[in-house]
Amino acid sequence: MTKAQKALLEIVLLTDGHLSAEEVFQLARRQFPTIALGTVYRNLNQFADAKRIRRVARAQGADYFERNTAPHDHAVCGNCGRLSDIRIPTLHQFLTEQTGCIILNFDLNICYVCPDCAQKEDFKS
Amino acid sequence: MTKAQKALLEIVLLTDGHLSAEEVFQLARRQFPTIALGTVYRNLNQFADAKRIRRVARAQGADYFERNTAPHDHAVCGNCGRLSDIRIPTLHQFLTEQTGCIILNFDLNICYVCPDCAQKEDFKS
DNA sequence: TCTAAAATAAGAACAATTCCTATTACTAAT
DNA sequence: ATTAGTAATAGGAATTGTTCTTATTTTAGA
Repeated sequence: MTKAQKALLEIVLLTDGHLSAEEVFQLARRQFPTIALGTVYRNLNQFADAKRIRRVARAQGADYFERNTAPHDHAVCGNCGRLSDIRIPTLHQFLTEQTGCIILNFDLNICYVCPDCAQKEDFKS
Repeated sequence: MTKAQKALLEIVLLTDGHLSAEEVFQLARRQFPTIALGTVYRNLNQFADAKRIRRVARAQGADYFERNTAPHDHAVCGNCGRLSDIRIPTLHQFLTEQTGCIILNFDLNICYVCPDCAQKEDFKS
């Protein structure tokens, strides 16, 4: 593993959140001013293939990379726009029961009112 | 509404499935050989805004358009690759209960073994 | 039929990502 | 240390899906 690769992996592992390839690229540039965006993609993809990080493809906008490889879903707050991890351990079983099919995997994207915003403002439930 | 617009809307409304903009474009060309892809996008987007059809954004590949505007989710078979609509009416409530949050909307993409494939082949449950 | 407004074709622009290639950096064995 | 072979890289071209721009055409209304 080269120094650049180690740096790229660390950027994701040390970040508590979701980074686009472009964001990783900007951070990596501080240490490696000549690094190319293609290098970022290539290496992040390799780390994702090796399950050391997770790449999340999105319907809108750039994919992001995150250190949390445990199965979980994502929710974006319709009010403040912040993206959070959420975990619904029983969802897989629920889907199996409801569909009566073998669920290989799934991808859920929720748009919700996050707890912070729900507290600050009044929303109809 | 122009003739081209009517034709575009009909292509989606008369199709029982999921069409990419490119597919609509190819079908529309039969009647309107000079129609442009931009025209297809512009009009399909307008129909989607007016809730006459539905546009579904996807993490991978092109978005698709469908006539079914009722809330439902999508499942792609991991075996044969076919895309189907599925409906899980209780899912919204389930997510609300599990998260304790106000769910504005959500988007679920399932990869499963479709009933046809499950019948034909042996899969571990 | 004339005119203003709306829709169009064609292609440029765009964003996100992958691919290509010549160059550079590591890695061992000498 | 030198060198040969392999892996990684920078830089940019290519790709895909989509939107935007603009000059032209179509449509609908007075």
